[in-house]
Amino acid sequence: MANIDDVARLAGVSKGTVSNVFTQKRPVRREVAERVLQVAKELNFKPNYWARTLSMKETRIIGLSMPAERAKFSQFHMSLMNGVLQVCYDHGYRLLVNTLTPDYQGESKHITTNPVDGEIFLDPEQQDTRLDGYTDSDPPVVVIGRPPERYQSRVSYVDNDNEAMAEQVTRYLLELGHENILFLNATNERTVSADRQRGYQKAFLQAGVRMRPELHVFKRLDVPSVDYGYQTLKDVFSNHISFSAVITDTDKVALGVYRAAMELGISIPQDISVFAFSDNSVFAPEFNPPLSGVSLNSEELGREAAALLIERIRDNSAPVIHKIIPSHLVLRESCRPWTPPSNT
Amino acid sequence: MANIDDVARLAGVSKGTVSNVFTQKRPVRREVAERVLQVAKELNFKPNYWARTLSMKETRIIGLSMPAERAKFSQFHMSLMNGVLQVCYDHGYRLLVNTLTPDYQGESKHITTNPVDGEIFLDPEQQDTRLDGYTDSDPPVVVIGRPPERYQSRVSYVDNDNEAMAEQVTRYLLELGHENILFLNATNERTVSADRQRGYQKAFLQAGVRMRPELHVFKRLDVPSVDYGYQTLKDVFSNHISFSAVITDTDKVALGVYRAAMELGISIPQDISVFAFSDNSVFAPEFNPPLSGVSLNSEELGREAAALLIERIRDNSAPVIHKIIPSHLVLRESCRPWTPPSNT
DNA sequence: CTCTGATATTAAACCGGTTTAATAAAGGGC
DNA sequence: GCCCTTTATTAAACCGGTTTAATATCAGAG
Repeated sequence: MANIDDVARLAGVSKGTVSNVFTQKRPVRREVAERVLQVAKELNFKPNYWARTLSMKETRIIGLSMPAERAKFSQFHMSLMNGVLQVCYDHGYRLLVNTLTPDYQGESKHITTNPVDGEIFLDPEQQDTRLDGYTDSDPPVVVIGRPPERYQSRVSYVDNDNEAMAEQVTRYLLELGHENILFLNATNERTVSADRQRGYQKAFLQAGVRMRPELHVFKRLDVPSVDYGYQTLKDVFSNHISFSAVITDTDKVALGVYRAAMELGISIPQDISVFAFSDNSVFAPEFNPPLSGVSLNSEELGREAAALLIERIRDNSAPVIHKIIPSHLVLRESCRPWTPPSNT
Repeated sequence: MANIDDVARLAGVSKGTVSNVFTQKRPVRREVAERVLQVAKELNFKPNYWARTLSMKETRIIGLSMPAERAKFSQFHMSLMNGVLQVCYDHGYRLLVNTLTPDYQGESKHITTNPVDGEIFLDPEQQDTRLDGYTDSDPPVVVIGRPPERYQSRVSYVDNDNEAMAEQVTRYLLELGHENILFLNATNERTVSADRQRGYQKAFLQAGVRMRPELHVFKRLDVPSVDYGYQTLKDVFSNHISFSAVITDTDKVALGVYRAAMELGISIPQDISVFAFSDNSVFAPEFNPPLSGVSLNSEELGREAAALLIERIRDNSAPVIHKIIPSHLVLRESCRPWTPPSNT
């Protein structure tokens, strides 16, 4: 493809002028500009993105990164992404999804600077290494979710108040009279799990009800969400651990619970109540019975994160901000007041 | 940040050697390499991505583009993306999601070369302009879905056989005795809509049943999927247009149909049968009644597209390929043989 | 008519790597 | 000990833009 020198030569101007015609950073005589544009069109010339980036030190690209192990985007992620993309679009940024592992990126053959102006981190984990060695001279980062404490003073994040939310949900069930509440939490690694666990415990403490530790379970990374709900319910049941309510991490986990319950002859909500930390408002109402859950405003999370990041890219001295996006309970028909078991 | 010259100077070697230590394209004495690496670590040096890209003419980035108007990713897109990402990951590519409009990218201030090694196009439309002026010297493109005929000789694509699928579904319903089959198709612009419409018509033709044109409807871009199903069903009903089966574009549209039917006192599948072109196998079984649909293998579509593209990036003379990913019907409980209306 | 300031243009430096072609050093065969 | 390879290293050219600093042009003021 033609380069800027070719255009300059044919248009009889210097490359600096050609550059000015395209970047519009300096005035160029109308007739000269038209001649340049004309030649550029004939040669099918476009300024090279990477050459421009190299000299401007700006890529107009925002990164999106997942923790190493996780390969797949969930509905929740997609919702976040839609929010992020909306803001990117408004500000002329592209979005670079990076799922390469630290291992890969650590091989000397592949070590490079990060090709973005800033980055959004998804699903922070307690032992997350992505922020190790992060300094103010690196491209700015915004986390969606709560990063580990050790990074919080240095990095902005956007999150729901998961602890309060879990507390609220648990209290709701406790007030319905449930005392044995099975909590199918997300994976142990994620900070969100710790937050929700804390809220769950807090509600028990405040209600003066004894919390049974065996009723709190973490998801394993290698089992699909639906299976997690299904299998855990069956396991708990066959171990004769009694419970009258279940809180699940996502609606898919709740789905597994529904299916297991159906097979076990347990009916929802007569025998057990089910509640899901799920933002999926499209299908949840179609569950049988309609699933109670929360509204996380995931798209708003994404939008806010992107906005914060772009702000920070513009002005690297912008303050570190921790923004909480409001969430609220959406009660449908999967929870009922506790009643003593009908048969022995 | 330190650059390659700094490292070279402190390590007492030339920049070419430093380059060789990192790229590993030429042998370097072990002790020299170690010294360079040591200095690099002290200075926190990493080769600059853009500079490397500029001189290597390779970005290791794959683009993903949506048609201009559409801003949001659906579940189907996400599934595709997961497939694409999987292959990207295997081959060390990042994925650049580009939702900027041709307008934006056409402003002379923003005109640049495309910063990717190759690109995947989603949701091709009949009047799609993205491929205008595409030549072999541009980064290769693979389309997911069927591009307009005029491009097919030049560009590879991966698709389901939507025409055959639609025909098969329609025939299935015709064989159940349904003759008035409402088809809530996708938007008129998309090529997939045309393909499915053709299959739909073909089935009628072959069965010797008259097709009523008013039973074929296109979605409007500005109405959400659920509303589309809901509102169309209500409209058709209030216009006293009779029908006994509905084929919908997605499961969300089917959801709208379910809700409208419920409100209208029409029961599924007793009064009407419903079938959805939906790949969503997670929630469809939870519909009441469980929704019959198709399996599109969307992740496979994504994987195959990415594989084809990377192949083409490696070898620009690789042939243009049109790959059909198999799909099949998944029958659940939302369709029944036709019975004459119970009441007049 | 000269000077001043604003506007337009350019040559050269720069961004930070990779690659080429030349050269030096090290080893092997005879 | 000499010649021939092979292996390592380097200086310089190159990738394709933007930006700086110097210069040319032109209009208006005095």
